[in-house]
Amino acid sequence: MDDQPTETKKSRPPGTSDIKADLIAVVVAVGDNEPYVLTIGLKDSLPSGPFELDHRSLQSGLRKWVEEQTGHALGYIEQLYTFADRDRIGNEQQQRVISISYLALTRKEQAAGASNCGWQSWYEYFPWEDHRAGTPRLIGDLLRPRLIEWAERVHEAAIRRERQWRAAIAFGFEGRPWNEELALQRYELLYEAGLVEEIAREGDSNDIAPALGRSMIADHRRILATAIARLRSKIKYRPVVFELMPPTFTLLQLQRAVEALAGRLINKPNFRRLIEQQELVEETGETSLETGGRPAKLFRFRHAVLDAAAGAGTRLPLSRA
Amino acid sequence: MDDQPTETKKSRPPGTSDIKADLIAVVVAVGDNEPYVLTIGLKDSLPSGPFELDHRSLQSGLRKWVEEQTGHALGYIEQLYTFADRDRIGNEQQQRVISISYLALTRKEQAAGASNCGWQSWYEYFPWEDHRAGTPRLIGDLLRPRLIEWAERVHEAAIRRERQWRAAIAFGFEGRPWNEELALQRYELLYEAGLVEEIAREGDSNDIAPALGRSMIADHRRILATAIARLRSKIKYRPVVFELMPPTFTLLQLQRAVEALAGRLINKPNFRRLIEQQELVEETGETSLETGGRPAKLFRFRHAVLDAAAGAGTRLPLSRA
DNA sequence: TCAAAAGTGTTATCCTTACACCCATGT
DNA sequence: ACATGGGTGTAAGGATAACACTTTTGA
Repeated sequence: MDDQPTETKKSRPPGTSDIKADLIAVVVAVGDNEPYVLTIGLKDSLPSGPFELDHRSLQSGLRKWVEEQTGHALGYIEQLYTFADRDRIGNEQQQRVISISYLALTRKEQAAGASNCGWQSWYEYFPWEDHRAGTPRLIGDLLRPRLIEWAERVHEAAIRRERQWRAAIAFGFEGRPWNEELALQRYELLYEAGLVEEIAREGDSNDIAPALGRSMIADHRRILATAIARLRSKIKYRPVVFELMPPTFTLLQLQRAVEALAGRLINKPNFRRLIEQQELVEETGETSLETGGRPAKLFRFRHAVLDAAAGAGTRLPLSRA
Repeated sequence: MDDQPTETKKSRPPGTSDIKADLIAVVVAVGDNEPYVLTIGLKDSLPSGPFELDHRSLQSGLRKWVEEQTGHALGYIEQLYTFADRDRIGNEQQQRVISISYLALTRKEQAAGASNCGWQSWYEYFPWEDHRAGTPRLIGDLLRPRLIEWAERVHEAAIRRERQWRAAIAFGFEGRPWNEELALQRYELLYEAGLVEEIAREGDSNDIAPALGRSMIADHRRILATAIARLRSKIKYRPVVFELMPPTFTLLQLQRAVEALAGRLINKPNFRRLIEQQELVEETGETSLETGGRPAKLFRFRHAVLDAAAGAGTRLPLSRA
């Protein structure tokens, strides 16, 4: 941009700008009623790589890294957040790293290339986020007492109440409803309370607190939490689920996909009505004869609505089951 | 696009990472029923500066630059978007610049320090965005015919229809409703149609198409459009307007502020009800005796709701007048 | 007395939610 | 027959939008 609105900057010697930009991808897919994220390496980490001169854009740089590291070609991509860390361990000099994170949606079927990568369920990293079979035991048995203890630990009444308040909002204590979109706040709360520990670099094994979910390298788990929160929020007003579906699918398959992402069950009749009433899908004319029950009509996404959806708020329902 | 696989990167000599990061701020305030943006320099540009080693974080770097260039201390800050340009004019070598843009909300009263900065109304840059006095003439007289012409210019029927479709959605042609949140799409459409021209660097005067709004340097006007769209969307579900209000205010002042941002009028009784019912404000007990009419009760924002609002969707209404 | 702004109340409508129920197929 | 999933209908409740109306001040 015009780099020197003030005159001081001009005097810096060229090439001294010690900044690196890292591109980090949260690649999401759905299969077997589970939401998956693409990881690489033995230690869990997200696909990532530096932004370089010959990348045409941030997005194309990201695509290139992911393709190279995992063999996956990405479709839908959306920027998540950009942040800077003072010094990442492993940098000799104090070099600044800017991390630009992205959410990508894909289908699991795409040929998985490299051997050192694989799909992991979200809920291995965030076991407290899956409420499809009711509130997980973990929350009442472990998180709640530990969070209460964390709140009690402080002496000032105001801060104590503020901690209790935040925990109640985030986890739905004291009769509050569970809100699946608060995934990031929950992770941050647990982090602040010292209940989740991340592996700093390489080396440490992962058995610090296995009940509290698997760790990831550096801040990757936080980025994943950001992605989950964003996606859970987005599926309610933009038809992005279809990026995760095969070309044709039954309405129940679609519903299960949304439920997997949201981590909660939704009401079948209402779901179908809203999908069809918004004309998001059209029948293929064929039926699927899978496991048990009456054959289901197969549907296909109507790509035409994407144009319309760009304007109006096309929404997916999440009414309680 | 095609560059080397993973291992080659390691051999790059240190200090060669030719990347600069720029922080750009869209600082917004409201006064006299007008939404304002803070600009610097003779040519219109947004406050900005490079991210440097001694900045504690991206946000603190941004604060520092804005304070230095304009004398304004920022309160509420929110990240907008990060993007990269191949080569910006003014860079001798092909240096990569990453721009990280932010939206900041403040009160106009804060002492304006530097002399080369000032507040400009949004609508000088986007005259088609202000619908408070009805749909601007500009749209029907100039934009619509030019956009139709732009659509007709192309031969393939499919693309022609797609252009007409996009224009209709964005600007509310063919009986469609006006959607104030589509500010960015509208700007991009006009840009694509060649109806808005930006000043590349310095030098060119601004009278290319004065009816189509003032230009800004580089892509700053696009960033401003992004900020407007984001803010117009956000005021509907988060109580951010209060960041722009003085400590105490009347309900009509509050409504006028929202109207200024949204660029359209809203219904008074409904507005008041929603505000009070959500307990966003409390009476100070005093009244204001300003211009004409019955004295109005003064209110103050209840900061307590910010905690609650972090969870639930506290919303501001935008019902049609 | 009139204009201008502050306020209050009521009603129609739509959307969401919840729930009840029937249909078609394989074992 | 019955389990499993597919599929339809309807009624209650809440939120929104639209509009009508009264009150209080200054000129």
